[in-house]
Amino acid sequence: MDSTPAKPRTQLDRDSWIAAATDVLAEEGIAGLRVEVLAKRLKVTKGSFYWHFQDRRDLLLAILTQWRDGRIRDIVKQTKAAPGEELAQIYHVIEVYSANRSRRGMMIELAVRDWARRDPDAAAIVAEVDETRLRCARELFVACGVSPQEASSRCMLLYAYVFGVSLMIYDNFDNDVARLKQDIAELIACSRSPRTDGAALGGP
Amino acid sequence: MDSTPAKPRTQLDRDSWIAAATDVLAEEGIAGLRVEVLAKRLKVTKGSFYWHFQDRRDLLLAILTQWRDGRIRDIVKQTKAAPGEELAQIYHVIEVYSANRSRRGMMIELAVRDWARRDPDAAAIVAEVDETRLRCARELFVACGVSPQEASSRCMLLYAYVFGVSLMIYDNFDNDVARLKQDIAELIACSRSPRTDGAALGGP
DNA sequence: TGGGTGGCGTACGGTAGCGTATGGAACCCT
DNA sequence: AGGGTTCCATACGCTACCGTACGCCACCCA
Repeated sequence: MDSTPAKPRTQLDRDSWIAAATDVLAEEGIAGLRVEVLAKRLKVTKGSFYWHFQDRRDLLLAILTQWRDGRIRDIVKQTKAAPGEELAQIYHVIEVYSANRSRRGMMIELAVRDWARRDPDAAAIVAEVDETRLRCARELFVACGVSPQEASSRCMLLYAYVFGVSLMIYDNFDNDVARLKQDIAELIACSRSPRTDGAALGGP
Repeated sequence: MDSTPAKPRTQLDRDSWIAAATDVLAEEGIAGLRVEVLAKRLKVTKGSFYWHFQDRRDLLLAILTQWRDGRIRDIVKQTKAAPGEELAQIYHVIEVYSANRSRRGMMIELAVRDWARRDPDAAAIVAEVDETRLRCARELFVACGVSPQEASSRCMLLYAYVFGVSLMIYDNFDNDVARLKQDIAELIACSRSPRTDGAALGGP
C-alpha cells in the first residue's frame, strides 16, 4: 500500500542523545543545550528524551563522564612513546591541540571548561582530566631528560598554552601563524635545559 | 513622622547598570546576564532598565566597549617600563594575571572570551584587545633584546598561558604552586635567548 | 503653583523551556 | 491472536524572560 522504503524506524538510544548533545554543547555552549532544541535536531519530541533520561541534569552528567573517559583514553595513547621518540611525541601533542582539524574537540574542551567554572560536577571532571593529562605529559618530559620539577612547569605551560591560544583572536598580529606556533612549541618543549641540548632531534 | 534617614533616593544611571551587569557577567557568564535578574540585584524593576537602555543588546554592547577601553588603558600602562626595567615589567605582567587578587578581572576576561566564541560583536572587541596587548608586550620583549620574531612568540605564549592556566584545575598536581608559576614565568620571559642571558636581573 | 519632565513601578502579551501525564503505535513473546 | 513492553507524540501546567504601554510621583522651573 505504501511503497516508500519503509521508514527506517531508527530507534534512538541514550548514546545517540549524548552524541547529539555534545555537538550542541560544542556549538552553543552549556547554556544553549536545551532539551527541546536537542529533540528538534533529532527530529523527535522531548517525550523521547524523558524516556531515556530522568531529566536534563541526567544528560549533562552523562556527557561529562563520557567526555572524561574519551579524554583520558586519548591522553594515555598520546603519551605512549617509543624510547628515544619522547621529544617528537611532545611536539605531536602540541600540534594535535593546535591544529584546526581537531577544532571540534577544542570547542568541546572550552565549553566544558567554561561550564566547570560554575558547576561543581563539571569541575570535578575537569580536575580528573587535568590531573591525568599533566601526569602523563610530565612523564614524557622526564623521559626526555628534563628534571621532574622542570617537567612539571613545562607540561603545565603546554596545556595552559593550547587552551589559552584557542581563546585568543590574533588574525592581525602575525602573518605567519604557522611559524609562530612552531616557535612557541620549541619554547615549550626544548629550550634551555642543558640535558636536552644534545637530544634535540628537531621536533616534528 | 518617619525618622529614618530619608531614603537615599539613589538615582541609577547607565554606568551603574553597566557596573552591576559586569558583576553578573563575571559570576554567571553572558547567558546568566538577564535584565530582570539584574534589576532585582539593583532593587529596582526593569522599568528602570528600559529607560536607560534600548534593549538587552544595548547593555551588552555598552559592557563590551567599556571593557575594551579599560583593558587597553591597563595594558598601555602595564607595558610602560623605564629603560633597563623591561624584564622586570614582563614578570610583573605575568604575575598580575596569575595572582588571585585579580580574580574578578580574570573571570570577566574568561566570560567575555567565551561570549566572543559565538558573538561577532564580542569577537571584534576581543580582537582589538588582543592585538593591542600583543603589540605592547612584543615591544617589551624587543626592548629586552629579544629578536622581533621571538618576541612575537613569547608574548603570544605569555597571554595564552595566563588565560589557559585560569581554565585548568590542578590542585592535586603540584603542592608548590607558587614555585611552579615562578618557573613557568621564567620559561616565558627569559630562557635560552643568548642576548638576555646577561641581562637576566632575576625577575620580580 | 501648576505644568513639564526624568526616573521608575505595574501590568500585560508573548515566547521558550522544564518536567509530567497520558495515549498510542510498533514490536516481542508465547 | 492477544497481552506486555518499548519508544515516542501530544497536551498540559508552570516558571523565567523579553519588550511595551501606561501610570505615578518627585522634582524643577517659570
